[in-house]
Amino acid sequence: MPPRKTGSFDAAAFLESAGLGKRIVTYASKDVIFSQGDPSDTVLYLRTGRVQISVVSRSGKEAIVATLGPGDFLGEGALAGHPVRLETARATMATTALAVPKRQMMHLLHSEHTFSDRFIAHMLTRNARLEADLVDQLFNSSEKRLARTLLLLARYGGGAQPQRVLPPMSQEALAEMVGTTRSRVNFFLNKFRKLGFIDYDGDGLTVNPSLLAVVVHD
Amino acid sequence: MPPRKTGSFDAAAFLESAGLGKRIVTYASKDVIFSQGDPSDTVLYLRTGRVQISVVSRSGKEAIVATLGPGDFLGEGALAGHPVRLETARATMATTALAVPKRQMMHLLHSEHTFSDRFIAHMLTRNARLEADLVDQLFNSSEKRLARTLLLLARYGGGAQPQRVLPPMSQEALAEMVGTTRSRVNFFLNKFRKLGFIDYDGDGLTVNPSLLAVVVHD
DNA sequence: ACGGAGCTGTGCTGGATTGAACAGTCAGCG
DNA sequence: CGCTGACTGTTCAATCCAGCACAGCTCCGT
Repeated sequence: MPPRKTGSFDAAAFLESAGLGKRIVTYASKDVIFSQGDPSDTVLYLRTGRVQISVVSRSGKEAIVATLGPGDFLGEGALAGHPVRLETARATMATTALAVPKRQMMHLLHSEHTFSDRFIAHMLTRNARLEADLVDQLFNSSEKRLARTLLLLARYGGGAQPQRVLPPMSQEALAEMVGTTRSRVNFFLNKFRKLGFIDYDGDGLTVNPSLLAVVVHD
Repeated sequence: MPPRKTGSFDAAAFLESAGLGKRIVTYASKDVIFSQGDPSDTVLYLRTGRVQISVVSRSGKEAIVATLGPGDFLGEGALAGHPVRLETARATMATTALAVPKRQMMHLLHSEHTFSDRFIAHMLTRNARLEADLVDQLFNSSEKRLARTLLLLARYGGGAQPQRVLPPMSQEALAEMVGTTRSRVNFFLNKFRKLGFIDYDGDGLTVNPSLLAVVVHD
């Protein structure tokens, strides 16, 4: 099966050794990598940092549809022939990536098996997550969705560690991930705190996974 | 760029010529292809027919998360290492497919460029659709979501034809696609009919795309 | 110290949605 | 014919939620 994100293949080193060193791009926290509507002709391969993918509706509402980290690709839509970006990508911390033009990307997918394995693994993971998010949205109330989002965020950096502190993230941003309003997020956040499911002081947020999981599973 | 679904490459013929003729599987309408929880070790490549992918929640609610047709793959989760199916796949009409074991699938992705191009194109398309569905769910009311679903269904078989009749599909099934209840679907369906956006008699449903589009776009 | 920007804590209201119930229609069938 | 099952048409009370408004708090730069 294709290697997972944590596999030993260093695609960045590979791409650089292939003479692509100049296409490294760097972004500071909050920089916009590309915006909805920009021309779409490169795929980015994330090396370090973190990136949020969001979509804005005609009515101006914004939704965060993904958070990506090292080893992920973004802007894959270019490969499908989308002439413009359908989403906006923003770095949420200092980030470096490799920009691979569409043509070259297609060539690499053919010629480098480990590279295409990684790309396919990325697509499969992203797919599974999108589907899970959609199902969550279809089935659950915003209270449960918030609980699930918190659990996923806590797991993100963690690995084995069950308890985890979150990167600073405003209630507004949480609302955009969960698909609800800030006042709702605030309400449930306080409710969870009162119940001892989370701990939550100023600039950080600690989750008690086993307790929060109860909220999610009915 | 990778060929689209409508490309000229006939992957079915290719797979058969590669000595895989015996792995053709056929299903009658309403047959279950695989169920949530089944062991997951093959990927299916759809040749003819149509398949619905659904997920059931702990509380017994069911959601239809995709409708696939010829040229699509299903059960890709096996490639990502999921030991069991996360979804249920049901044929909605007579359907034939090729069952490719995971190991062989990985081999083909390496050795056959046109084949891997098709697979990647499928994943990109599926991804874009999932993301669009998620955004739709996040932004829009169930009335707009129903309108959008009807438009997509009408476009499905159509191609150039703007007006289109739907395959028989119960209000219950529509509710599972839209993510709401049957009574809501019934309510809006009648509303659309009264307004002349759809025509709708017993065993078929005709959509007026330009009028319905007004509902979707505010 | 002052003012402002960006967050969080709260409460309220009206509209949107769910969930369940019940009657009516139609087709297939013994 | 009379029944059963699978749908659709309709209604209604209980809830959920979005949208707003407003106050308090903290970190900034001036």
